This record gives sequence, structure tokens and C-alpha cells, in this order.
Amino acid sequence: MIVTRFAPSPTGYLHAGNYRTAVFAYLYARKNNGKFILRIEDTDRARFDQKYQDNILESLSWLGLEYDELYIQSQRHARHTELMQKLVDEDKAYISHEEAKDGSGTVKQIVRFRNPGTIVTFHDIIRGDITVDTTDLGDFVIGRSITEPLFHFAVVVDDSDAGVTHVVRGDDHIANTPRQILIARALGATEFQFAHLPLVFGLDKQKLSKRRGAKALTEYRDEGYLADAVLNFMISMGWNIGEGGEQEIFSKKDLCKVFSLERVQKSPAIFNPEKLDWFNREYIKQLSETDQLDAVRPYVQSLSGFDENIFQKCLPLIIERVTKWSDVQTMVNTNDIQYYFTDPVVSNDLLTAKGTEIGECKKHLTAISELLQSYTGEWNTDSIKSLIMPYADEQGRGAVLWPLRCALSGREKSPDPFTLISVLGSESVFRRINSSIQ
RNA sequence: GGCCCUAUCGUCUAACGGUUAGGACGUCGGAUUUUCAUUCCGGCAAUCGGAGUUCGAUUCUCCGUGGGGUCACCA
Repeated sequence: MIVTRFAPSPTGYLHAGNYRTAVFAYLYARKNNGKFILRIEDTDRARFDQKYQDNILESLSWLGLEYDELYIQSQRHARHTELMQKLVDEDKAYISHEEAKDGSGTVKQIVRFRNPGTIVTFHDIIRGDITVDTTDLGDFVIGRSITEPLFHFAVVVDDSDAGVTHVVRGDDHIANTPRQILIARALGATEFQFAHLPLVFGLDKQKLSKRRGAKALTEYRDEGYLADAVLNFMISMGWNIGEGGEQEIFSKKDLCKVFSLERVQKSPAIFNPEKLDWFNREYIKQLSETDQLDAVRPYVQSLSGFDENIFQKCLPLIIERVTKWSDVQTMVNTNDIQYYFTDPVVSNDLLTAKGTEIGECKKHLTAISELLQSYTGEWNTDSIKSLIMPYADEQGRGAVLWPLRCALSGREKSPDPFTLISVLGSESVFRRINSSIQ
């Protein structure tokens, strides 16, 4: 069985770079009906912070990357010590008395690996064979002390014990791989398959990192990005299905069926927020109306005069102006939604902004009001349009339509008057038009 | 600097050694809407350079160059 793992260290919030390696490892396991393991690498207690660990769990849960097993590395130190001692007993590692690096002058017993100094070649599923001379590594340190394992040692022990078959991780670990292979061999562990993913860069073409301002994934959640859109975007950087390469939208479910490490790109990808926005818009559009309503409602339901019926009618108008849910909040803040629920205050300046005299405006509004009052047909956008357009064409579209729209919305920018009329309903429309005539 | 990885439009990418080098995002222009947004059309835009191998290289090889990663008692 194929077993992959994601092994973040809780020393920072989970960002897109970390997350993408998790996605690839996850999908590879799911695709092959394997197992996906999460291991928190909290060996460095000095940099550990519980809030980061919580953030990792929270992020994975939001994104729907469910794991089959969870390990906390620090809880496995007894096992690490046991195997480190074994290597020492077998003279594959040794305890070295060295002065502490903190400059205190104290002498500590650190554990060094006895490097056989061989040339190591390993196969990488994405990159092919990679050969490295490990001689220059020297007798590298594997423990601060016999009870304090270091990263390289703990990783190998944990992967081996958990039965990990495929180590899927970032490119930045290529350089670490030879020494981990050396440790694995000394331990007598079965060797892993490796797949080193290209890194994700920021707009500055540097590896994504919190220091350079990479956003926590949970921030995207809080801004109202959809988990599936984020996942789709992440996979689009570095993987495609081939077959002409024209399909871009893949649900998580699709990916669990079609993902393959063989088609993973070798070179790094730059994180392009605009493309993420595009994906998110696509996913928002695909949502059912009920889901859209439920997502938008919290932002607008406390607006004064909120009306569920009108809300449902104007939903499409909101959706087509939004990239992520927090944009709804922006619309609320800029008064671009309030007018659906309460009559706007309309100034003469706005009505005449297109150069039409105020008397002229009044005349057209009155004419439209009369048209609408004598109208008995169905009250929808198309029918209203065909009712009003002949008059507008005759009198000049701008002169008629602009004042009409402004009378209804009170805004310089808004949906067109016909749509507005059909959404607002007759009662409100007459009230607003008459109010502007006054 | 040593070692390792890598190289197609600005970005993400497609292309059994033979294609007018395709798609998407963005951008620009147009149509619809005399507002905004949506939608629909269309344009601009790429094989890093040099040698090979081959009838023929984006594709294979080598050498440059660029970019990145990594060189801890961090992970």
C-alpha cells in the first residue's frame, strides 16, 4: 500500500507553499487508495508554538485534506533515543564531546553520524536520478544529545516506523535526501521513493515564506475564498492532466481519480493571486443558489429594511460583482447594496449628471411612471425593457434611462434600470420615481 | 563560492523528433448595456544563447547564461 505523509513544523502559520506539498501528497495517496499521514514535527521546542499547530490542523480541515493517522514527533523521542543508541552501539554513530555553540564554554555530548562517505544515487519520481557525493557532509550531527534527536534522524525513524512508502515534499529537501538515505541505510530501513515538488514562489520570484509575507491559508478562508477553489488553484501550479492541457477546473473528487506525480512540473511556479481570483469566481458561479444565498446572507441580513424576497432577487446582481465573499462586505460598506432594501436619497446633481435638464428628467420620469401604471403584463426584466425602450429610443436613451436608473438606485453605478425595476417590485418603484419627481 | 535542481507568451501551462507552437489568467480593442458589473467576439504576446545528433529539433546531447534551492547542535 502506498503511504504518504505531510510533515509540517509548527513554527509558523500554514501558507500556500506548505499547503501545496500537502495537497500533492494527499492526492497521491488517495489516487492509489493509500494512506495519508500527518506528522507534526515539533522537535525544535524553542520555535514551537501551539497556535501554529492549531493553525495547521485548522487549515487542513478547512481544505478537506483528511488524514488517516496523526503523529506528534516530540512524543516519539523515546523511540528516537532507542535507535540512536542502537547506532552508537553498532558504531554507526558516536558520541562526541564538544563545546556548546552558544559560547558558554560548556562541553556537551552530541551525537554524530559516522558518515561512510559514499556517493548516493536516488531516484526521484519527478526528476529522475539524482547523484550526490556525501563525503563533504562529514560526520553530521543527528542529536543534540542522545535524548534530543535532530530533524534528519527523527524524520527517517518516523517515516520508517509509519510505513511511509513515498516521501512527497518540497524541492528544498533535495539536498537533505542523501543524508537521510544514509541514516535509513544505517538503520536497515527499507528505502523510500522520493518525489520532490517544485517550490511555489511569490511575485518576487523567491520561495514563499512567512518572512516575505506569504499569507496564512486561513486568511484566504477568512476573506471568503472557497476551499475547493484554493485547492484547484494550488494544483494548477505544477500539475496538469495533459490531453491537450485545456481542462483547468478539477474538483477534489476528480483529482483523487486522475492525479499523477508523473505529470508534475519540474520548475517552480509563481503564485498568481489574479488566477486564484479567477478560480474562486468560477467556483462561486458553480455553487447552487441555496449555497450562494447562505454565503451572502450574513453580510446583508442586518441591513435596514432587509427583505428576504428582494435579497433572493438581487442575489445574481451581487454574485456577478464579487470575487470572494468579503467583497460583499465591501459592497455593503460602499452602499452598493443598501438601496435594494431602502429608498435612496437622490440628488438633482446625480439626475442631471449626464447633462439632461432637471425639467427634462422630471418629464421623462413622469412619462415612465405613467407607462408603468398603465402596464398590466408580467413584471420581469425583459417585459419592462420592451415596455420602456420604445419611449427611450424616441426621447434619447441617455436622457431617459440615466435619470430613471438614478431615481431607483441613487447611485452613479448600479445595475440597469430594467433589472432594478423587476427586482424592486412595483410599489417600491413608483415610490422611488415619485420621490425623485418631487 | 561548493554542491544540487531548473529553463515555452508578463503569469500558470499544452505540444509520439514534423503543429500557422495550442489553451487559461492578466492586458489591450470591439459588440451588448448610453452607468457599473456580467456576457460575447477579436488583438498583442513565448520555445534563454551557442554548438552538435538528425532529412527535420520546443523536444535528444554538450557547453554557456539566467533563475532557484541548499550548505546549522532549524525544520
